[in-house]
Amino acid sequence: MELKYRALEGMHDILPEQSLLWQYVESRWREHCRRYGYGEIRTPILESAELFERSVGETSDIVSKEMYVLQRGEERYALKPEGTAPVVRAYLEHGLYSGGGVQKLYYITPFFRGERPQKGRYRQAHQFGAEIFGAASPLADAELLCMVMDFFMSLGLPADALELRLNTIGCPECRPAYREAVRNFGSENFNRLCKNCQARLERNPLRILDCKECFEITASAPPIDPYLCDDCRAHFEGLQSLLKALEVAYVRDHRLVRGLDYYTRTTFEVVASQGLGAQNALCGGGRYDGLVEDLGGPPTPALGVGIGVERTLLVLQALHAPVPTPPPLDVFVVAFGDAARPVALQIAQQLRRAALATDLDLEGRSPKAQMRLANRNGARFAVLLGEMELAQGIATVKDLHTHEQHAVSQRELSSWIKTRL
RNA sequence: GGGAUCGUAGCUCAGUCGGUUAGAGCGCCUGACUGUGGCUCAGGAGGUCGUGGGUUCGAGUCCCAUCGGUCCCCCCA
Repeated sequence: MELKYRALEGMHDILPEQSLLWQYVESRWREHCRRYGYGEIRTPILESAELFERSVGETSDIVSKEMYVLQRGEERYALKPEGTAPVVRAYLEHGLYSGGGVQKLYYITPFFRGERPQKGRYRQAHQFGAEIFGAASPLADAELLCMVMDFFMSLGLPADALELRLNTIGCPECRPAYREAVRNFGSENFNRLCKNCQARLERNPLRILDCKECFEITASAPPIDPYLCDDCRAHFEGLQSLLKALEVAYVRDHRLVRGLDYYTRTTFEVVASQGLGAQNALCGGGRYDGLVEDLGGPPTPALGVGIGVERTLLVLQALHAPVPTPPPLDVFVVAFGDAARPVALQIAQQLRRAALATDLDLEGRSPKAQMRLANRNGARFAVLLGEMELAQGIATVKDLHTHEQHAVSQRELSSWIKTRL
């Protein structure tokens, strides 16, 4: 069969079998966030394109070459390419800062980036996100990292399959000096850098640090530590001692500078050793203390994380983590003869209202075919209705495990079955 | 945006140096007491071999283009 229409490149349908997995990790995420005091936020898929240009950065790859932009009249909209900016926008729009104190928001959202798809990278992907507003203390960073690592653990991912990478990139006060130091380093080694990085040296010199091609050269690049201002140093040291106290394992990664413009101080990633191929970052995030103000709000320290749902699923499968199996049907109602079909539907409705997972044939199939369906769907009981049962107001209930059959009054069907499930 | 690789039934794949009606397994449908499943057996449906050109007496097999999938670079979840 030639397909006239198919899903767009890099976009995928999620079929029932996979949906089960999605629902599982989603419910885990929701429960997890609840335990940590988060409330859910849902923001539109479409936002003003400018929101992302201002926050993620016009020169970032995400905005400059991957964002889906729609033009309608004078307005320019963008399919959200990441989750944080819309949440910050909503935080401001609804004055969530006005209550004072800390706001914790979590979300589950699709996002869109027009990249060439590969393993773990799609044009529509999904993200579990969590953002904390109004907390400047490293306590917040530590709690967020705990929450993330605990989340992966709760999915049955062994600690040795994951690695938390941590860094600080300073703040607008101390980063310029470090930026200059890296730029100088780059200039001294200009001819050895790849073309990409030679260009980066002007706009965003820190990005040469996480270039894979220039990995060997930048190994000797200056670390940020001596350049950190007192506050940034204290923050980072505070975070590290908290992580030690909490027994959260991490590795310091001097190169972790990340590609979104809004980050300050803490940056982190969790990478997986198996299942992901080249795109091995399961999640990424950090602090963005300047973003709320940049978008027109009051100065508000903030931080957050985005977890790739597809990537999480890939790792779960690669590591054979325990996942739910399709729930079996409780009951399949079988009609012998056309006269019994309407009754079969009535009885199915009665059972469904009693919270029993019930199905029946809708095609007018033979009794044998109906029994096959019952079996294939994993039903525990078959409720058989024929002339004899109709005449007596009963049903024959067959236990598909033991093959035993009982005559049960139609009125008492659901309670009879429930006590035997 | 650049590159590699693949594209035969719903799924997983076979198809020999180009040769006649394109196969298997799984799945699906029907039947083997005209009111009863799982196993077994017997039948059956389902493919313009991604698409379009070309070479040839003849193309699923060779060539070109095109469209998709997968993976890699880039970048990131």
